[in-house]
Amino acid sequence: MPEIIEVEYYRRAAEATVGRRIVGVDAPDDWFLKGGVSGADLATALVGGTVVAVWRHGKLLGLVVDAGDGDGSGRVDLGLRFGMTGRLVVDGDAPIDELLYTTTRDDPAHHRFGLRFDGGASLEIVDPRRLGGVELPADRSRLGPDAASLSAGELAGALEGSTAALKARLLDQSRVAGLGNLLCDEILWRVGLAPGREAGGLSDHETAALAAGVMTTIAELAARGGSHTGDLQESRRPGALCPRDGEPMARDRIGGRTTYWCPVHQR
DNA sequence: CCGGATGTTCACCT
DNA sequence: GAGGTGAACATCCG
Repeated sequence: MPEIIEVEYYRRAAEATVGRRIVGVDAPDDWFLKGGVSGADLATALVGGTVVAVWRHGKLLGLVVDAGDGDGSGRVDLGLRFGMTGRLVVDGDAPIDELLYTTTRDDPAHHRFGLRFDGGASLEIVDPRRLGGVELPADRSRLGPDAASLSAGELAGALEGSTAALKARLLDQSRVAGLGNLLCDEILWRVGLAPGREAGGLSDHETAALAAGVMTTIAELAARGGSHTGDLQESRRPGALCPRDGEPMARDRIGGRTTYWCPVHQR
């Protein structure tokens, strides 16, 4: 399910593991391990270590694990990605998602990765489609500025000089980290910008409005309960009318993703 | 049965 | 190099 909002929920849930000592790593699926690490590598690096911090950058969740050798040199960042269908389960509780995936949510075959902690607690990723993954170390090098705290200046830098479609650029995680398909459509609809506009062609005023829209939309939908709680959500289907002005919504393919937008008020 | 889905990466074009 | 497209991953849903 995750876009930036859901991964932030996951980060909060993962906070419960801070201070815990790792006693086991479950990595039943080599496909899920990215960057050439093996399950044995992960066990060597993580078992015996303690989670000392949790962070999120875009859709990437990081666990800082201290090997406990006293000087901090054994500190590593474990990176967790969730793809479209990955869910984080901490101590047997999924913080969200029961509403959308009501079936097979406990299928053991979908268990792709787990950490076991001293005292029986656990953190695991359940991901039916295996679109997520685990990496060590977490690689933030290809991520742009985080969308949840995006400044107008950062956004201007992300869009500058690009002839690509605005939405395609916003979906590019190396330019802005965290926005997914639903959130992008919602933001552009709220701000009144057409998704196919040339990314580098926005005025300063439009860029500032878009940056503000990115942050306020994320904050508002996060408070409501997720990326799927947008005002546009029910109109993301063929034949729907724009909730703002009642005009027919357009459906296009932009940035490789199905895009719903209102040709009347999004210009 | 078919198409599409909150994601990412890669090969292959233009 | 930039940008676009389609495939792949595997499952569920309409």
